[in-house]
Amino acid sequence: MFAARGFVGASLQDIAAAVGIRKPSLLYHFSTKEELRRSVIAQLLAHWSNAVPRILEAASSGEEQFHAVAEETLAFFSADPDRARIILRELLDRPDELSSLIELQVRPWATLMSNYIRKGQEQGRVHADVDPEAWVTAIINLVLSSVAIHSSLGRLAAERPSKRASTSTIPPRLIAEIVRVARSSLFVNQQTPAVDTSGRTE
Amino acid sequence: MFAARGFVGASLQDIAAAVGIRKPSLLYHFSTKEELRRSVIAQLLAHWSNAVPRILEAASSGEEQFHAVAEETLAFFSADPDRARIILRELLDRPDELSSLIELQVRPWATLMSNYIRKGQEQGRVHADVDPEAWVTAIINLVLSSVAIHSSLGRLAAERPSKRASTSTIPPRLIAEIVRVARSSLFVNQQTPAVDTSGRTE
DNA sequence: CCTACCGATCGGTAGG
DNA sequence: CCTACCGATCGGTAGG
Repeated sequence: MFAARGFVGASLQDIAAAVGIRKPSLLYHFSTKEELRRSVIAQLLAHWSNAVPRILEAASSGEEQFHAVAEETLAFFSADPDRARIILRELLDRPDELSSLIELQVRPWATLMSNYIRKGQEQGRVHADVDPEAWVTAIINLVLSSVAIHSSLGRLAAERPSKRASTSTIPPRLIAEIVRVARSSLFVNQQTPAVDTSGRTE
Repeated sequence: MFAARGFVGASLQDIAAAVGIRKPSLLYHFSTKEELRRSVIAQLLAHWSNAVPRILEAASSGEEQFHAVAEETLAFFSADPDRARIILRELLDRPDELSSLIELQVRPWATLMSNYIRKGQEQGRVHADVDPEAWVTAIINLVLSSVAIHSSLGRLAAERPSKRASTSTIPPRLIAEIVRVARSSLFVNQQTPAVDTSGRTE
């Protein structure tokens, strides 16, 4: 409900009703609305930023790493677009507080990825004019917003113009292009287009 | 105030105070809060989507067009990041209503751009595997979110870690990388790196 | 453009 | 986990 209506827009009344209890009962589990918020986003950021370093370790080659992180991250957010929406809303609502969380939870693996990119540049596999930190930031932005608002903006790339905005999953066509943009803006020579493009219509 | 706190988060009381009048006086100009919202976003979308076709006409060559649209769009949103924030919030808050507005205001020039891209593909200047509509959607997502949340996420690419999140303008380093990602994911051969990169630090 | 005021809903508490 | 209730604030109106 935070994802759909925002923090102030989602009342404790509504949230409690959705869980099947009354408002005071909800406030027994989370003594304040603010605490409920913290619980939600802490869980979210933790899940996300614990997954990334694990993937980075698992994969070996540069291209393989890119691939694994791209797949895993997009899978994580595609599985539930509300995850991206909540993060995006928090980023908009409380930039200062989120800055701290980003430093703690995101910065470490963002730096890790940046270093891999620099190594790739030395080896000539990655475009020399890539700005590693800025690239990582841009791609996070791209993935987050694409998943979060695909039901409205994403319909620009929809085959059949359905009247209702599908709130469900992001179309494979958009995912494929996001991965392509990320890869082609990074690597000098595109090797195997190993990412799943089965959903592509064109 | 809609940009900073969201529609429900920004009270008519606060808005009126910011303008220097009382709440009922504000409701004289906009008979309802909903009408104030419509007025704000209609003005915003109109400005943006009137500018794009004009630029597309003005520039002639493909590379020149890309360049002009990129510069103009980034300039428009960089001049006031709140513009991007409001649009992003509306996209999150009311996807269905925004879908209609997008069809009317954005679809026309998005199609225009997509056709230019297809022409570029026939001429071999644009990567063959670009999905035109999906690419336009992705880049809009990239620009909107990058400008909107640069004060929090964007600090991943900040040189000196200032404690406060600067709410002002987006750092040139991020802008340069956004333009580079957009261009290198589109064109086969990067010609003149004509976009301003004077602010780049590395 | 103002003062005064409305019912509704908000987050949260008392007390069981 | 509930009923009952609190003060504060919300969008909006009456009337000038």
